Amino acid sequence: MQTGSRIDNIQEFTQICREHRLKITPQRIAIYRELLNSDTHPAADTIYQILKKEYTNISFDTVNRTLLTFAKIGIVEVVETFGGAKRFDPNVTNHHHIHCSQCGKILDFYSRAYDKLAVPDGVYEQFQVVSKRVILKGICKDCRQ
Amino acid sequence: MQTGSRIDNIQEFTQICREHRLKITPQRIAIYRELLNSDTHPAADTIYQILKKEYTNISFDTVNRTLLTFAKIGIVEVVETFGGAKRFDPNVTNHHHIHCSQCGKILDFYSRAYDKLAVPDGVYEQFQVVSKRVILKGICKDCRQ
DNA sequence: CTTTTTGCAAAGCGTTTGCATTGAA
DNA sequence: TTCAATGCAAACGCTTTGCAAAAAG
Repeated sequence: MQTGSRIDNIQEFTQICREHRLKITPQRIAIYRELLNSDTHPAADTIYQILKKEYTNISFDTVNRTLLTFAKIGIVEVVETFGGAKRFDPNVTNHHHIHCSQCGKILDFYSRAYDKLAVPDGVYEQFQVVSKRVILKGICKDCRQ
Repeated sequence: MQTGSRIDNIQEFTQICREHRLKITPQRIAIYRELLNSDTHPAADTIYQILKKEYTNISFDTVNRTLLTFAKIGIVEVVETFGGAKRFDPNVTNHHHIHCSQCGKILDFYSRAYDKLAVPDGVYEQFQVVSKRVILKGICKDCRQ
């Protein structure tokens, strides 16, 4: 099942970068900070659009490659989507997702009952299960007006 | 929650096409048949590669557009992925998915316990929930050798 | 016959790669 | 000073669109 805890501050972030021998660049800090500031699991381009206002020189590639690097070292997760661009989540603790089918936003929610679900026997025989998540789909408050 | 039942045969399929005023073409029948034959939730291109051996003239576009049409009328579902091409599922009954992180195969499984899960209160207030599914990730038997 | 569907080609996104330049350590 | 990271450009893969020809009803 999912392990590890959410990194809430930039100090912890730089510490983890050092452990993985990743250089700490202003871009990496800014990208990680934007990820923490958002709660809708942004795509690379969403983060790029925000950051290029502040850092006129930043490139989409850096944002995208950095997010993939973060995923590789386990501080962000690529979340499930139904087509379209990859979406990223800085929350690597045990949690679940709800997708709005209208506006595409993805929100986290928590449920002890969901966390406690056992993996069915038939699955255990076929798969070595690594993670478990409940995905809800629906229409959010904003989209219902 | 999910409703509707799996369409097991081509007769039912043609009936539903008629109800939606979709013309019944050899391509549509072949595409739907291939979807039923597969249990790994193929991408459009996977189905295209299979069908072009049999129907030398079929185009990728037809396969792709047809799958999207099927999704629109509700006889197939676009399933969750973690990047890459859309994957399609002809099983629109209540079920759950397990993904192999190595080979990318997606398999259905069933669990009464999972089906019975209630939507948490906090979510009900924010979302009108339409569907609910448990997503497991792991390594399948084949990939473990 | 009418209208939808098909196949093809081109365009549109999102992602990935190679490479010279820049910057962190 | 060294080596990783960045920015840029080009390539690649998946998806979508417009349109003339073909096929279904």
